[in-house]
Amino acid sequence: MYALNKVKEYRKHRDLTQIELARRVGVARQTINLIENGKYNPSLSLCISLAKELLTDLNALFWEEEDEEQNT
Amino acid sequence: MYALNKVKEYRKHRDLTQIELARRVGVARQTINLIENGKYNPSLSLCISLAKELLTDLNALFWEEEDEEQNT
DNA sequence: CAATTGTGTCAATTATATATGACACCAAGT
DNA sequence: ACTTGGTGTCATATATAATTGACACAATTG
Repeated sequence: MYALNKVKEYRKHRDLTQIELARRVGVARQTINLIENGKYNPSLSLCISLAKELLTDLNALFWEEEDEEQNT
Repeated sequence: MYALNKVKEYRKHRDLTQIELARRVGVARQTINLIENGKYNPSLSLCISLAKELLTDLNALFWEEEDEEQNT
C-alpha cells in the first residue's frame, strides 16, 4: 500500500469515470483504479497529468502535511 | 527529457551532495543525478521522499504553474 | 428479467524506473 | 604531481509501473 491520495475525490467532483479520466491522461483504466486505491506508486509525469486534468496541483492530490516546517 | 524540477537547487541550498541525498532517500546516486538533469520520471513515492528530505513539498520541487485555474 | 455502466481485481506481458559497477572529468587540497 | 570528492554518463541487470484482456459484482435502466 502506498500513500493515500485524493484522485477519486477530485475525479468525482469533476464528474468523470475512471474510464474517462484514464482516456484523458492516456493510461489504462486499471492504472487509475490502482492509484485511487493506493495499490501503487505512479510516475511523476502521470501525477502531473492527473493534476492538470483535474484542475488542481500535486500537493492537493498527493501531499499530506506532517508538521509545518519552514525554510528560508 | 522530462519536466524540469528544482531538486538540485534545493539540494544545494541544504548543502547536500548527490551521494548524501541519495543515501538519505534510499536510492542510488545515479538516480538523483538523472532526476536533477531531467533525464527521467521518478516515482511519486521518491518525489515525496525528496520533498521531505529537502524540507519542502511536491509543488515546490516539481510543479510549474501554467495559467491560474480555479475550481469550486 | 435482460442489458448496460462503473468499478474492483486477476494473470500475463511490455516498458521503464532504479540498482550496480565502472570510467572520465574537473576542481581543491597536500 | 598526486590524491580525493563531487559530478556526468555508460552498459547491464532487476524491480515494478503500466498495458491488455478478461471476469465478477452492484446498481441502474428498458
